Amino acid sequence: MPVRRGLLAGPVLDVAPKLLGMVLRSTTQEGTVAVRLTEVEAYDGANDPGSHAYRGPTARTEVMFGPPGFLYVYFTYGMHFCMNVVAGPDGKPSAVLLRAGEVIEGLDLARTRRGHPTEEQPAFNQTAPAALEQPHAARKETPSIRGEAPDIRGEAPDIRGEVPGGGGVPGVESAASGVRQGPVVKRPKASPDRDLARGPARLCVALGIGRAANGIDLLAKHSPIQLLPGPGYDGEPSTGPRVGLRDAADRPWRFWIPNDPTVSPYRPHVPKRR
DNA sequence: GCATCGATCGGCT
DNA sequence: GCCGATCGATGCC
Repeated sequence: MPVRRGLLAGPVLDVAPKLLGMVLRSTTQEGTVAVRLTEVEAYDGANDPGSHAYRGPTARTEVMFGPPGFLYVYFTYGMHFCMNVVAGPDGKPSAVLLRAGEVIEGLDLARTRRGHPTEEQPAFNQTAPAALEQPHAARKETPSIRGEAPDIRGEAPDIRGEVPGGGGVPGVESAASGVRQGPVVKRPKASPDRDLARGPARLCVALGIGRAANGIDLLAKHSPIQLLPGPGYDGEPSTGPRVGLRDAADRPWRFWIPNDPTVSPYRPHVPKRR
């Protein structure tokens, strides 16, 4: 059973650390992947210059202005998705960015999505990197949050949305088909399982989450993405500044499980150069 | 391990 | 037009 909505309705600085040790489980046509959350950041809406909601609602951020327990997914850097759990009472646009987790279910699928080689599917024989959501996918109007189940519609229940061009990549067999005689066949370096969901965009890839997941209710019984109590975390979380923020960079609103290897490294904001 | 850099495009000023 | 709640590759220590 998903967690109770009331658990997420409090002040975001209280809610964020509570998410540590909880489990996020995502099911698509491809299968199920679940992670135990190890690192999060709090974003306090109108009081927080670092929040996307700071300047008031827009089409992109409207989910955050609704009730807690819904998913806010955004696209950034022209290629990555990140996700937040909406927190606080209805109307207050606070949210918790999910930054990292440990894959505890669906390890093989997570590896495939992240471009890892496996026994059955060597990396050099893969189709497009686990079919990340394509930015060019036809826009769908933002789901109206309350009530209706967002977006997924009659389409394939793949949370990521369509992949234009559809199928495999031509010419992939070349590398694999070669008569391999030499002792060593070079393959892309597989990052360790530790890195599968280490970082907010990697976490989205591992769970197969893209634009179509925006506005999903994580607490609904039949939701394809659910927030579950999991083992929780009893200890005292570590805290520190949030990663990569220009504004409000000093607020120590990042929370993580101490010494957990899946927690992402801290990086300060770096101004673009030209 | 750490620093730097390019990719790539949507959202907002 | 600017720039990001990022990542992976590369080069160096």
